[in-house]
Amino acid sequence: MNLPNFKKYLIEKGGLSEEEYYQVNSLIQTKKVQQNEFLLKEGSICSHFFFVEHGVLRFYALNDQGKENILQFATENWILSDRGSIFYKEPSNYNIDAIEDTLTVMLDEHFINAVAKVNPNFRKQNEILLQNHIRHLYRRISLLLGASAKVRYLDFVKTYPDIMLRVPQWMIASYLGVTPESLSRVRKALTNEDFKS
Amino acid sequence: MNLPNFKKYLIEKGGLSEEEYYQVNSLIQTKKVQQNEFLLKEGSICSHFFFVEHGVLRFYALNDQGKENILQFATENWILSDRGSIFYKEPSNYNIDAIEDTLTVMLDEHFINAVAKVNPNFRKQNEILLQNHIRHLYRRISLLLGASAKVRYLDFVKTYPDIMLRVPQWMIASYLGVTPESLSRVRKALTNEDFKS
DNA sequence: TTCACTTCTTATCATAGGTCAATGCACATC
DNA sequence: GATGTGCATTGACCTATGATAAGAAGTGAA
Repeated sequence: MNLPNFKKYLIEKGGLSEEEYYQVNSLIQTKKVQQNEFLLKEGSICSHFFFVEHGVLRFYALNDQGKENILQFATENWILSDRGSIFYKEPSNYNIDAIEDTLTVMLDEHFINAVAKVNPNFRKQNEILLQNHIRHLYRRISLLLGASAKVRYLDFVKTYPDIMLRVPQWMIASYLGVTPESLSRVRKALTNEDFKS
Repeated sequence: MNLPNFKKYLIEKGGLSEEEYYQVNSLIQTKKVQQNEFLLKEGSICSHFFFVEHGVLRFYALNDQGKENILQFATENWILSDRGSIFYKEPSNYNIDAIEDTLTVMLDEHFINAVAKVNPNFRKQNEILLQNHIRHLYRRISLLLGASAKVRYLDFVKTYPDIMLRVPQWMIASYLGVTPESLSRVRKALTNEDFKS
């Protein structure tokens, strides 16, 4: 299977050489999902990290009233999973499904150990990626604590211009923590501002 | 210096034996801060992780209007830092100061490497802690996206009963993303509910 | 074509939570 | 005892955003 993005990830971010990549190549497991298909459903135990080779995934929770709260989108080169569920073998509270037809690489403890054996630097590189992820989550929390819907939307557009174009607006509203109607209003107000200036 | 909590952390969470602990003991650096003193100021580069031996710290950002958004409290056994600033050597956007007089252990790359050398398991244990931290952040985002001030407050009380008793109410309001006035109202409504039932 | 379905928008009304100002309390300092 | 400072509460008012309902535009299937 041809996985240019995943190969690039292991080589550039994971620090593997081309030869080292081919050493672990045979262990790679992939999974295809079509639009609206699930990779993880609430209540089941999450067994893998999913690396997105191509496509778009979403990671979301359902609150008491059944409303979806989108916690994360994942496009090419992102890794998504319910880490708590993996590490503590607990049923997940989250769902992962596909917004576009998507090809993922399934990573588990076994594969990660195999890669780390081939190149011990891999684990450390991965830790840096984790730290960076935490940093992004803090930034998001900071915006949710203190910024208006308008500011959060502008930040989203600036940070993820690519995602903007690939997911419906009501999902972006969910990611931002507002209703689709409010987001529509925010956008209207912004276009009016643009005309004035 | 007597550091029972840090010792326990390295042995229980880090997987070190007692002897291994004494091997790295001499490398430990500590820092004391009094109430309202800073460990990290916006604009400076964060050089360490801070393990709280005893006391309470807060980690916060200032938004455009100068309002504080508290991202994290840290009591005994927590580790706090601006990970982005450490790893990318960039000036931080965050502040860390002490809510009580606090004794911290300063961890840097050098110390972590030393511990990992003594016990290779340490890095892996730490990664699990990181994954767990990410999980908590997702939970917090989920609440910020979908839950009312009341629900967020009740969740906080349940999750951090100890912190409740040690930090002023206006800081909890900031952590929850509401004004002190609103939190006061939420609390009043809750006591009324209690009387009725 | 027509129908069903989804997404986005618009309008109206309702409300949680923000803003501002005043008060009361606990504590410290003089 | 008098005074000042920080925090929590309360009240009156305001605003951003939610809720509900309806319509417009696009898309795909029958």
